[in-house]
Amino acid sequence: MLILNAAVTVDLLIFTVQDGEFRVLLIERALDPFKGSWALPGGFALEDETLADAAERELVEETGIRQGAAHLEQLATYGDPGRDPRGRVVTVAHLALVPGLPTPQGGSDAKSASWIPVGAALKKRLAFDHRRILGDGIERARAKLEYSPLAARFCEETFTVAELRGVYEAVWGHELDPRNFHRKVTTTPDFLIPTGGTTTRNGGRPAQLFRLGQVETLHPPMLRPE
Amino acid sequence: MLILNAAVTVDLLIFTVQDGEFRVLLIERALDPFKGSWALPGGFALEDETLADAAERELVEETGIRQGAAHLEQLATYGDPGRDPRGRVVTVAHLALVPGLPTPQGGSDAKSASWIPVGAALKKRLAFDHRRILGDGIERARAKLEYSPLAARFCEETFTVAELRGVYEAVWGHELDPRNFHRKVTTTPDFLIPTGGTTTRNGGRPAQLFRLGQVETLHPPMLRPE
DNA sequence: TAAATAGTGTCTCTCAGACATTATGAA
DNA sequence: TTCATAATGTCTGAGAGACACTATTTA
Repeated sequence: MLILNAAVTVDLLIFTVQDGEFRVLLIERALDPFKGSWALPGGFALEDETLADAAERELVEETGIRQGAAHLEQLATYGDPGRDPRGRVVTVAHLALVPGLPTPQGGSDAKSASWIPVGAALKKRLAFDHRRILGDGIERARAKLEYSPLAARFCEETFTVAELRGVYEAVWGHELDPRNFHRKVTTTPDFLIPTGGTTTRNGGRPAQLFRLGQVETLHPPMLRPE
Repeated sequence: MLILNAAVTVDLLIFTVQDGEFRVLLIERALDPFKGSWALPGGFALEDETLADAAERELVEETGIRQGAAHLEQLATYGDPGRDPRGRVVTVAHLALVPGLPTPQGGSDAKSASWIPVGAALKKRLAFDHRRILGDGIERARAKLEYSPLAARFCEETFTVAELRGVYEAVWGHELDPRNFHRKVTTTPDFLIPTGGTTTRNGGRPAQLFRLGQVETLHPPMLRPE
């Protein structure tokens, strides 16, 4: 006989880069416990759903983003006995990277949602152990930009080298040399694919537009300054 | 009201390097489901225990290793609805790295345990989704040796450069150039601390003994061949 | 002595950091 | 023309791969 000993939930760290800032989607809780506090969006895993499916469902509910448009991966699982006053709740935290302003936001229920810069989010009083989860997620996201092409998931379908650089600078909180950055990303095989088009949306000389190539891992990695 | 919707367990990937081979501890299941199949050691998380504590408890039960002597970290969580025929079982897999031959093995219960080379383990019919978990754990362990000093956790308290190289070769399944390896590990700051002692336990010229330094991350990382 | 393993040195190539210069659009 | 941004080029130093050589033990 199987004894159900926990409630399993899925929480989401939905990150974006907007106005040059690395931001996370937080909701204001409408219900107890932690009513009125900021928290990560999330919910219970349904009976016939994988953890990844539950995370994807929450992501769509929360952002309205279309299936598969965002990067979604499991981050870690948090299950300390005292983390939820209601009892043993084990939450599987997921990381989502979405392009800037996917849709204004607003969950299906009455709670309000906001894109908060991660530095400010860490200073808020967050519900449950969400501050710890957020800290872990920020570090994971920063690390992933080093060896994966995921920075492009913060951009639109096509983007310029400078826009991609802006993502790295926002997430890492560091200025990068535009010339070295350009050389690095354009010489890494299969990272960026030129579309042939150009844009002047950022002013100045027209910039080439790229789309994300099919690399999985960057060899050698991008290097975080410092 | 809180609805308990799952059984939460902790499974362990206990890795070691023994006789120059990268091995994992598997047990032969004495009970259904999957009676007679090989499986990862694990068990239910107790009511007042963190996930890390549950993993540590299982590790001690399984290997008899003393608290804190091994490296233990969370790997990932597996919760597909059909993964356990008994119902919704969500398992939080953990990775443990222990020195060769920690103690012969033998769990507290009657099931037999063996150190199986990872290649052979992947070819066995494993219970549940343990083959997938094992694959993920092997990749995590291989990746971690690149940027962390964890290879030393497979060695005794003090070890030689050649012994450390043997760990990398076993885990990565690749020969490494002894001279370049020596230069790399001895010039990475705070990686290896000379004890002053030497040993001839591997024959030939006496080799310096080192203990693990206090680095957390290797900059630049060790590079996996290929 | 030879065999075995440990440890040092050298050369080359890749690549990151620093920074100058040229290119191409809009106001 | 001026300004803003994009793109290319050059120099240097750190460090990895390849491989020759020297050192210190046991048999």
